Amino acid sequence: MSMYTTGEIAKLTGVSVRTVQYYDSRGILIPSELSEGGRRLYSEADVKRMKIICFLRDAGISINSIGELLGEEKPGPVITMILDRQQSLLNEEMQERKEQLARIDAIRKELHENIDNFSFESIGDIAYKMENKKKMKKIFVTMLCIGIPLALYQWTSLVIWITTGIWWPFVIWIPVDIICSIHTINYYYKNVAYICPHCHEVFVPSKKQVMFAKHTPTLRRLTCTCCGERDFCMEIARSEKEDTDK
Amino acid sequence: MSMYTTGEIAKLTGVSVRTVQYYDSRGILIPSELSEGGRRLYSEADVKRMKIICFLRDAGISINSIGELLGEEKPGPVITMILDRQQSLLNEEMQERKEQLARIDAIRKELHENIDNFSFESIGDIAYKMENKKKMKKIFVTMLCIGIPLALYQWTSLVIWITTGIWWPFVIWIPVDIICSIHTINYYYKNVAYICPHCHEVFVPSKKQVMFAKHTPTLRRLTCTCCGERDFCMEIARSEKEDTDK
DNA sequence: TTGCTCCTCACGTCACGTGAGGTGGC
DNA sequence: TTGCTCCTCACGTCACGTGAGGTGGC
Repeated sequence: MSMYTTGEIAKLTGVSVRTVQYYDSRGILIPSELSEGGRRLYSEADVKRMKIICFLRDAGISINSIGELLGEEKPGPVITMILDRQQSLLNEEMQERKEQLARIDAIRKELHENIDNFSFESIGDIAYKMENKKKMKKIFVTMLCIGIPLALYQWTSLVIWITTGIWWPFVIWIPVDIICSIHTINYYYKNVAYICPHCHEVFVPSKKQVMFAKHTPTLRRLTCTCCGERDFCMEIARSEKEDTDK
Repeated sequence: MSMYTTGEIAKLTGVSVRTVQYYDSRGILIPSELSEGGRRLYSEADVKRMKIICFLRDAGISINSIGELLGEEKPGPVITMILDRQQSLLNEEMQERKEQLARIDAIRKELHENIDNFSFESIGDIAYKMENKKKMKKIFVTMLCIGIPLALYQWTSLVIWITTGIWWPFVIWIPVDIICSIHTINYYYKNVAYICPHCHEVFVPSKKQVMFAKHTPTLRRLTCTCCGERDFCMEIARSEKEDTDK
């Protein structure tokens, strides 16, 4: 029966000699024989086992898990659990890399836009903007989740009124709708603040001003409570700091 | 001037106290003051610096690189290099996770198909099949890279002949085409082997048999050189072992 | 005085890589 | 005898986490 040395099994399975020794020390691939001089000798079955180990390792499964797996005589349930865990781990890691790439793109964009006077503070600004974008997205998603069902009900009941003459679903909805709208506007107002382009301070204007000011999706024409200037101010998510400032 | 303790700057930037201490020991965020009792005291500027460090860290950039970056007075060229490196690293890691997920799916599929008698050997088989699939893909890609230009030239010259009457581009191409085809067939023959469904041995049939046998994209009707049975055999990529067996 | 926070070692993580210094086997 | 392979320590990697044992500051 032909036996393989450490170097031979390493070459056969595409790993380093050190890796073979390490798997012995970790107890997941113990050589089936030792020579008189104390050298590891691996059988054909050991080579197969090694290939299985390498495949699992190349799926990102840890040596500990591989050890558990190879220890079972009925691998079914354990392997299912390990695969589930590994899959969700890998998906999380993919998501993480995606976000990291987004950050890198953001820095690169900033670097490209003002190539001459790029400084570390710019990175701080990027971090702030990205964080803010995330929070604003959350606020808008919350508002849409409330607003869309409301609007749907309103239109449906209106269509029912027009087509069938049944008027009461629309009419009894009116006060409910008004109350919900007021709450939504309040929610929105309580979660935003503005940056004055003149004094760079973050401020919270009065609710009346916010509601009736001229605006674009991200800018609103307001009077700064800090310097008194009136201009288009960038809308940002309100942090705890501005809340307590009030 | 208000100063922050270790715990305060940690809370402000969402990291652990230990991390703040570690960044001091690594020299990327040294507190601007120390109290008489030896406690770290951080300024407002330190907080900003910490936020920048956290942003870069969350882009997956190493502490060493961040240190290099913050040490430069003109960050432009260094940051470009680091971002490039980090981006390609992240892309590689994404690719790696994708392949790992493919391996997990392959095991799961096998597990699902024969849920009762799943064993570790099955994993070895999967590894073998996946490796084989990769190699076969490579062989087919190589063949297409040669075949498509050849076919394109042939058709173009034929169309030229028919439409303009210029016959020589087509005719002088014939011997070249024949030589290339023979080489392609030889390449294909030299890179495949077959598994007999009866004795499970890998064998290399004669070239004549391969060329004229009935076949599907992955199966070919051949006589096993080992047990003599004639049946549809699975086509696989030939390894060095079968080469030397010859 | 009592909690709470902070301090500095120092070990552990994970899967090996990389020497050092010594030996087996052709 | 000479290369080559293999052996066992033992340290290093990376960004911290987790105690242990002691102290500052309200």
